[in-house]
Amino acid sequence: MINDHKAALDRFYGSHKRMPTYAEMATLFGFKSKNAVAKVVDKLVDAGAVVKDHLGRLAPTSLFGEVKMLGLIEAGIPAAHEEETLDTTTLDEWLIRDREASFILRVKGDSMEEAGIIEGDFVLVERTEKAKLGDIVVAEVDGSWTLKYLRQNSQGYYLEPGNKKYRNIYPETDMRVGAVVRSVIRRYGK
Amino acid sequence: MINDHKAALDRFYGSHKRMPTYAEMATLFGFKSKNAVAKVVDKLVDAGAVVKDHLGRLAPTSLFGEVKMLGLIEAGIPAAHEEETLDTTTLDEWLIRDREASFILRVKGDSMEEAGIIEGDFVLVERTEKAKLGDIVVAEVDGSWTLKYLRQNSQGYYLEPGNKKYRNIYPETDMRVGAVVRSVIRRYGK
DNA sequence: AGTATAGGTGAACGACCGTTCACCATGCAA
DNA sequence: TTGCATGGTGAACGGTCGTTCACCTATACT
Repeated sequence: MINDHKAALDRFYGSHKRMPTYAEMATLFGFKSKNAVAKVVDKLVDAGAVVKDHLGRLAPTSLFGEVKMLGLIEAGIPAAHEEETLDTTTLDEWLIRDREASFILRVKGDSMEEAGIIEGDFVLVERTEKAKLGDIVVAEVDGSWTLKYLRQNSQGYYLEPGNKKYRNIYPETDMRVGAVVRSVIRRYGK
Repeated sequence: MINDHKAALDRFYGSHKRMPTYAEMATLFGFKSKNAVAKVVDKLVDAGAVVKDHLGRLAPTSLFGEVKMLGLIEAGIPAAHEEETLDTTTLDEWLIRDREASFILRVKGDSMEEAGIIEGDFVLVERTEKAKLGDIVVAEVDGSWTLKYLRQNSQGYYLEPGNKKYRNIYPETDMRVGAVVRSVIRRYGK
């Protein structure tokens, strides 16, 4: 019942990137009076489905547009009705530290296979100067870009692939670290 | 200059989940008059940084809260000033089909190693009845949950691990597919 | 039957919204 | 030096906001 209303708000927020006004909600819920909306909103606030600003305006709570975080695989999937008390987050907040500096690249080749990064995977990278040793970096060596571990020896920095089939890369002229890999994302299906 | 304003709006939207009012923007930008704000907003609209609703209200454009999608690794990282014409998306929109049915689980063990899913990875799963053969599923077999390929032979469904160290699992009593893996997500660093 | 109660309508309210106007200050170009 | 964009202030405007009031049903409970 009230879940329908919450779902409607969720959909509206998803497509408009803001909460509807009371007048819009009246249309949305099929009411002719804003008062009917106000009563529904009160219930939604009580239920914690939405919150109100310092001045009246609605804002989605953490329940909106978020994904539930569970424990280990072994714990399994909860039944639909026992989904209380789950931690939730948006993927963006969870994965992205510095939005302006972040990019997604698609991985080609098998040179990082043993690190669990395979052809077709996406990597979320962050353009930064502060790559640490051992990080997986997107680097430009002698004119072309690759994805490798950043290592260092007495000669200086070099790149190590995550696949024994390939050799380490010692830069001939110069090497530039463009970005550090923060996450790997693999999509299945379509 | 105007990028500062855009960034301020981005921050506000990120924390409040809505666009600020003109009065709030005046404070935000350090103006004393809403008119100064209106002029800035006009420029932002012209620049495509925000859009206006059917009635005045601001909404973030696709440029807000999104991540740039690039091509293959080999293409490398673009310089900061040549970031035009990139496809962008939010991770949530990109990865999540059915939000209500989606969960994130943490992977334990190495039984899907050859599928590029290693211990500590997260899987974004979707609770569904329509698992297809070959999908990686979260299934309950004889009381405990595992992550495996869904297969079928003349005896019926069974599970196949993505690691030759382990054997196929033929359910003794019953097997229940709880969810299908839609994405794998691996995070580096803290 | 009588009567709370929940859920809806319709109209009115003050407050604040986004917009606009007149005006002022600065800096650059003619 | 004059002229004129540019970028700001402050005040005013109608419109819509969220809220509230009185009132009208149904349904459920004595």
